[in-house]
Amino acid sequence: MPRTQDFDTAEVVGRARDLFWDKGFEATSIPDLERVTGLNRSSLYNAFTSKRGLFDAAVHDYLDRVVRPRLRILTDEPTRSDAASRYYRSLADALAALPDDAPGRGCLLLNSAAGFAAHDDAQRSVVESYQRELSAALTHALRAHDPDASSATLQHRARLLTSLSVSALLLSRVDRDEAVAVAKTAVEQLEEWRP
Amino acid sequence: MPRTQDFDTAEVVGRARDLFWDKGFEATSIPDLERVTGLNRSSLYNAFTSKRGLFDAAVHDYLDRVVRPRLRILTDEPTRSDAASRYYRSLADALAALPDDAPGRGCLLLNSAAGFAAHDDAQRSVVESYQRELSAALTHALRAHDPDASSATLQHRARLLTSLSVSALLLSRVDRDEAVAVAKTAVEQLEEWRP
DNA sequence: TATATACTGAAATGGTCGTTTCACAACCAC
DNA sequence: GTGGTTGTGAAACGACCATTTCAGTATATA
Repeated sequence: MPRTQDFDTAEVVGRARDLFWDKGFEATSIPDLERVTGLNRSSLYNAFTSKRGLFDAAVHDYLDRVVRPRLRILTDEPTRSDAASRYYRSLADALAALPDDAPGRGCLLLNSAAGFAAHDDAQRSVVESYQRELSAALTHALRAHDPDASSATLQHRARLLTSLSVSALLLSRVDRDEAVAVAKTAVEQLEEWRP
Repeated sequence: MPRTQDFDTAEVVGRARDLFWDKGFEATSIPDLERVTGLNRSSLYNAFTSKRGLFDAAVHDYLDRVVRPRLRILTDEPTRSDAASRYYRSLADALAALPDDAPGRGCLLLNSAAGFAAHDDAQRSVVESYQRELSAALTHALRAHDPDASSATLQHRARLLTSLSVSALLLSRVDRDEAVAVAKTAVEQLEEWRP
């Protein structure tokens, strides 16, 4: 009976995600979102109920289509002993390849952590669980890297590596070369930890 | 001849700085600034010419009264061999002591890096030079910590420690306990590097 | 005390924000 | 084809934004 929606939801969310990623939640306006999605605001509100609803969809999309595919280098079974190295090499490559003013620099979730997530419980818990997921994946890969390491050692190393990841992503927004160097520092450090 | 200004500029800037620190540049409104400073907008505009002018003054104040005093643990002569450890212990203590919703969590400059600094050359270069200053101070302290380390080793370690600092500050906005743990990870790592 | 100067308060400006409204166009089932 | 339903476009909503204006007030010199 009804008329059918004539846009691809996944593509609309993806374009909105890239804009939020680049500019943050508050600095992204509805006219901006209309422009990048090609949709009128009434369609956006009809599909996502609010700007925040679209942002939440974008965050979900970011986790599914950006974060988790990257983490699979760390978690794919059987886990290679060089999984962590490969992860940081691919991160360094990705950071180096990104043009200076391209969207998709840094991390959508970390950016929100530095911004409104500190005052928004829902977003804060999304960021927390992202942090835990990254940390768990790194711990998993570190265990493959050095099966004899104690769990205290693994936790220590995971915190170090997670921090290098966080720092590289954040720095990539202002100083790409330093961000790449930080990602490579993780690779060097993994060499030192090689059993 | 003229009537004299009847507010303390340093105190006004300090209060504005704490608000920008907590909420970011864009999310802080002029009415907000009027409230925390106790000044009418005409006085603010008269003294700082624009919201951005006040923000720039706040950034300058942040560097002078927050960042550099903290860095003096690392740079004071004669440099103690445990300067870096002391820095991270004091960072961990400061993060642990801060109430959950207090202003002053995280770092004003890193927050801006995750936000508008990526699109604002002036702010970007402020963040870059902050990063360099922190990195240089850490390298200095690391040299005192291990005088025989090569400069490549020092650079590697400085990048690691800088990243732990960046990560701890950013995380402190969403997960204080994990932020404290990250700062303590730096202390542990320095133990491992003890010659 | 007179006066020039600078600070201050209140109100207004023009613009943009997120959201809502409503008429109309498009479609599927019948 | 027709009816009923839903997506879409354009316009309007009130709220808030950063900034400006301007009249009035306080003061330090002369």
